[in-house]
Amino acid sequence: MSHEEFPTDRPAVVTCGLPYANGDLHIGHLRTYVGGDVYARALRTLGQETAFVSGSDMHGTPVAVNAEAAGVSPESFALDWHETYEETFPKFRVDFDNYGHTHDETNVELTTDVVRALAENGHVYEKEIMVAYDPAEKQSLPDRYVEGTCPYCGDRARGDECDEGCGRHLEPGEIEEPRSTITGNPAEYREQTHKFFRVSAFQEYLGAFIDRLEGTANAQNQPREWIEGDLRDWCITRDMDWGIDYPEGEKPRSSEPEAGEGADDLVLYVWVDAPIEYVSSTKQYTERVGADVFDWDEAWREDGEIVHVIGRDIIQHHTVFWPAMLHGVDYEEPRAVMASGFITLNGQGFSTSRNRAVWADEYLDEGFDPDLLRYYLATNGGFQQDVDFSWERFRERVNNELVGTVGNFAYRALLFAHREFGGTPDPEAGVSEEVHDRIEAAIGEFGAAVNDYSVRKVGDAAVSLAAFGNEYIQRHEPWNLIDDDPDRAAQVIRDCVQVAKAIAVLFAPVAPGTCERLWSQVGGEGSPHDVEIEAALEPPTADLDEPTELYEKIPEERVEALNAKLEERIEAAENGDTGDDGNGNDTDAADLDPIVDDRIDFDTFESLDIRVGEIVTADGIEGADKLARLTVDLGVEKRQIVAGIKQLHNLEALPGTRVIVLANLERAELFDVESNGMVLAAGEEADLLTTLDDAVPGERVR
RNA sequence: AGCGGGAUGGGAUAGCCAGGAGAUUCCGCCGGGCUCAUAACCCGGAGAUCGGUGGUUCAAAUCCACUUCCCGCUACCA
Repeated sequence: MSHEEFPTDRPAVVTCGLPYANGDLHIGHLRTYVGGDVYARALRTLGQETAFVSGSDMHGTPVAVNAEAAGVSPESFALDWHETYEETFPKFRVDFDNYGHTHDETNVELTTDVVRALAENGHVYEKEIMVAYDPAEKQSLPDRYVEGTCPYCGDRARGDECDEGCGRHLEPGEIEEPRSTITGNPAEYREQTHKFFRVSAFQEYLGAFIDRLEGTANAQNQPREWIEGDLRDWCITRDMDWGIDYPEGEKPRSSEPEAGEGADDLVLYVWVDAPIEYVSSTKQYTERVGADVFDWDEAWREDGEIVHVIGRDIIQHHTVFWPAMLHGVDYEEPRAVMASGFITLNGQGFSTSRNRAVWADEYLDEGFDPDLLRYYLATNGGFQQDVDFSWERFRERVNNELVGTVGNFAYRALLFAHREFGGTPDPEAGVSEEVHDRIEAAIGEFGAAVNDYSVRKVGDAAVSLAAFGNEYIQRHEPWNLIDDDPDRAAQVIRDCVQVAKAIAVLFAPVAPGTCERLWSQVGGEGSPHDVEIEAALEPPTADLDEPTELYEKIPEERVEALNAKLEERIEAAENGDTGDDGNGNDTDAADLDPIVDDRIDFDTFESLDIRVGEIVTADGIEGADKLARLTVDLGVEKRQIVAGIKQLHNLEALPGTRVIVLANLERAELFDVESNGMVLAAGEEADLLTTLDDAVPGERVR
């Protein structure tokens, strides 16, 4: 940890995790982008030369799959989203110096160069592996697009892990009875040669790197598990069409001769070209403004200060895989990784597919100033903390802190100055020592916040300065002094205008729009983003126009209306999950598995002995997270059945509930508890099946 | 299961890395003041043995050990 404090005389690059070109943005995403934007602006205010870049992540299987479903090419599908993002960010005043995408020429070239260099440096090798393949669709099934049965515990397993059963890591080819999660088709295994990045060789380097890494605690600590444990080499190629080609004259060929349709082309795994977009985007910035303004080559290959702002779900990529890649081609390593927490709604995560979210567009359509949301997202809780979003809290913070503290102070001070003095009284006379010291203290807090990677503290520095301003003006009561002691009144008002000017500078990273207005109200030229932090103490202009109010209060009725909308949505989303009343079917059709093609004959159906049962007792199984032990009355006998519903249902309320039971399922033992049958339930939330009328326990279902 | 993050007055949040007077800020509650300002602002008050237990120390919210409970991650959801 021997990094020099910001500002340094090196070029800094602040990046934001690439949004995946596959869906709308919601305020959870925005938290990361606003955080990055605030941080980049704050660095600049400190005088740090900074480039703020990002781009859209265009590749990967989900894009390819969804594009096909939409009947368009992956490129135009992804480009559509890319354009949406490109338009959306500026609406929130998230102003990237460059916003590219991973499929543009710069990135394709640079990625090719980097991978080639990695290979030349001996960090890449070939290996034959088994990959799942869907013969009906003539499509490879990488990663999570295959599911089947775990060979160890017999439970359902997805991708390379038995995620529901024993949790064991599975090598490619190990999953039994593989099926495509896209089509449900049975899959088969084929042998293929793939490229691997020798991450394991970087273990020692990464161990030292993680000790140097700054940023949020989660980003510094979580990767230790991987780095200090067994580092697996990464398979960096995928057998599909959409992506950046693996850069070699002779590409590894699929061993399947009749694969056809170009399926033998290997492309790079998205996580290879995605982070390289950070570099490419910086390069495009340099190409646009010239290396004398910002030199991408110096920043990335000599002595840049690289700060990655990401969601905490991609910490591994940015602290293990990516630094290893950079080191493998002699690029600069990241100085810091800031990993944001997630935002929840009523305590539950956002779910894009279920429309359980507050969308970016939706917020704008409500007519709110983006600065309000920026302030909320930047200062509500620590950056790495998960926070719950509520309109009520939004209103509270806006009304009390933005309107009451910041806006009110600026308005009352400037209005008074304008009315009584036509602006700043005798600006060159200077501010009082107390105010000078207080502003310096705020500047100090601001700098400390940046070095602490805390966007919340950046915002707090300005807001607490405004609180001081309110207290100061109140303490000196210039409205009483104005007649008796006009000189004293002038001093107080001069002080207050100075504080307002300092707020315009210090608060600009968080609230860029309103601070531009405040800046011009105190007579500033241009924008507060173009000045450095010292401007906070430079005397304001003498002549000031009548100020306008910076923020508007949000009335309570507004919150009620917003909540009503949100509640409605959440309710619909939850009903979509549990189907309690059978009409809340809001689940996105694209989310559902298609009907399995394989038909069974009637005899096969007849062999299932499905019965009506009634739950007699329900208890959680000690030591198991999800399992509950049920006693179910099947009329002819009572059965003990284990079901994975512990967290999803209130067990105490279950006795008396009628359920549908598959009675002739083979016995199984889960957590040392015998399960004799299976209680049927629908969906991820285990919505229990029951009967509409009063069928008697023991009756057969047919 | 392993790992990461968290638990602080009624609610929400800071402080913890660099231990130190009866713990921050916002909301809510009680009382007072002021009126330049957006029914705002200012002052004062009640209210927390900082999840629990044990340890280190002259001193622990802070460091250590154990423990309980939340949230999340475990390689394509920010």
